[in-house]
Amino acid sequence: MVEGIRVTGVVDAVAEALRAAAIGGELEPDRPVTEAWVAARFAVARPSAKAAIEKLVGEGVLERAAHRSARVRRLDADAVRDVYRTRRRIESAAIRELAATRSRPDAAAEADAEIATHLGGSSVDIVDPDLRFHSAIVDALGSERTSRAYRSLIEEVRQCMAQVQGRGLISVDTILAEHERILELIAAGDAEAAVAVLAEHLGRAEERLAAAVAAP
Amino acid sequence: MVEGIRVTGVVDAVAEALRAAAIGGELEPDRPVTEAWVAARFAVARPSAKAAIEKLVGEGVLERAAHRSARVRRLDADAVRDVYRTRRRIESAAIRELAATRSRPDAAAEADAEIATHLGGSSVDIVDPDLRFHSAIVDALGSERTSRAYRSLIEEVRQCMAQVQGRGLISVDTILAEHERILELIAAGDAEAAVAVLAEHLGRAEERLAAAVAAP
DNA sequence: CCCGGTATACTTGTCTAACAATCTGGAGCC
DNA sequence: GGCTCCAGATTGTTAGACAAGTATACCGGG
Repeated sequence: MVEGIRVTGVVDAVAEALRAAAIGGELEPDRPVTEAWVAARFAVARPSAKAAIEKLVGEGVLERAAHRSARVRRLDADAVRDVYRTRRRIESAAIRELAATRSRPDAAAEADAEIATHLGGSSVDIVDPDLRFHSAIVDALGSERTSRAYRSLIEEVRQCMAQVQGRGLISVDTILAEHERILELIAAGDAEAAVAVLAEHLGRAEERLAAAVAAP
Repeated sequence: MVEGIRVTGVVDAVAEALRAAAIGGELEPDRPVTEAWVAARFAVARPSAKAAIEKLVGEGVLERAAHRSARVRRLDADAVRDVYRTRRRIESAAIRELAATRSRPDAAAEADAEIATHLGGSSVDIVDPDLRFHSAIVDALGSERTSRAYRSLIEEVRQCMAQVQGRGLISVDTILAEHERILELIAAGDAEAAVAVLAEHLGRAEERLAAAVAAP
């Protein structure tokens, strides 16, 4: 292999690079990603390329049928809705538990602070801190399995964002205001109100993203 | 390969057989599962055995460090608690949504009917229908991602059951009564009461299993 | 002109063989 | 007794090969 540092192994490195390429939008959803192409692209043997591809298929980043080339999975409107409904389920549960102990997740507040620095800028720049805010709420539970389940959803959202390339985003002001309201309600111990704000927050994002994905 | 029918491919078949062996308790958690052993056991080449092992590592059934043999993952009390807390989060969300539309999941009722046929028998026999009851509630949402997240938890529970070999189970009567109460409350639209029963139901199972896992 | 069947090229699935890298465990030495 | 080092075992990676399956292009018939 010629590029990338070898941290754990060739397969993992290639898988990581491929994932970044898929999420970054460098791999269009419809072009086939053959084992030979991956092997040549990263200068590894075909079995290694195969293993990396299969790892990403297992994670849901790529998809492939038997004897067919892998592709970056294209997310349709139904998939977006499913992702967001599942997000809402997990985040609502997290908010309820956090509100019960009135524990304000610090990492979420920090992500909000970063969003605030982009108040005048483009919505694209806050995709990352926004996802970090939501992840921070879930991670505050300290549950390995809950966090893992949520992380895979976030990865899908990120991939989806790359697919629509910034179309259908919400204004930075609205996002920030709702985030802070959620944190306030958690600190106040008002779980139901916080969940209601979250439902609206995610619901609007869901609608926008679903529409953007459905558009040409 | 010499045994097993070839449905999709050698790797998947081996992975499936290995998973069954792990869940069924035929593979003790501490004995190393080497690639060579798997290859010999199922009469496949070592790369195929390797791929099957890595697939299960990705699913969390096996674990392995770099250059070390894989092992069946041993679940400790903390893992059991994490699994059950995550279960409660997902199931609670499912129950709330089902209660909102007062839709009684038929598949769950069917699983309960099967539990009822074992009223006098051993608690071990109802592990499967019990897990099916809970899965049916989640599956009733019709959400691919929520179901997938929940299924991986159920697999861990199943593996854990094999590990403790029937110790620490709850009486069949209690389980059945609570299941039916949950279904009633869902049908009545009383989400909070249903969630409360579920929390107690899962909480008790969590305590029992955690204790059984911690015991020698 | 369109339709269907065949042939070909491409891709994946699997295996054999080999070597490098790394870890484990014990023998030997201080 | 503790430490070092070596040999065996295991995994990591590669190369090459062949089989099997799929898609596509092509060609003949209707």
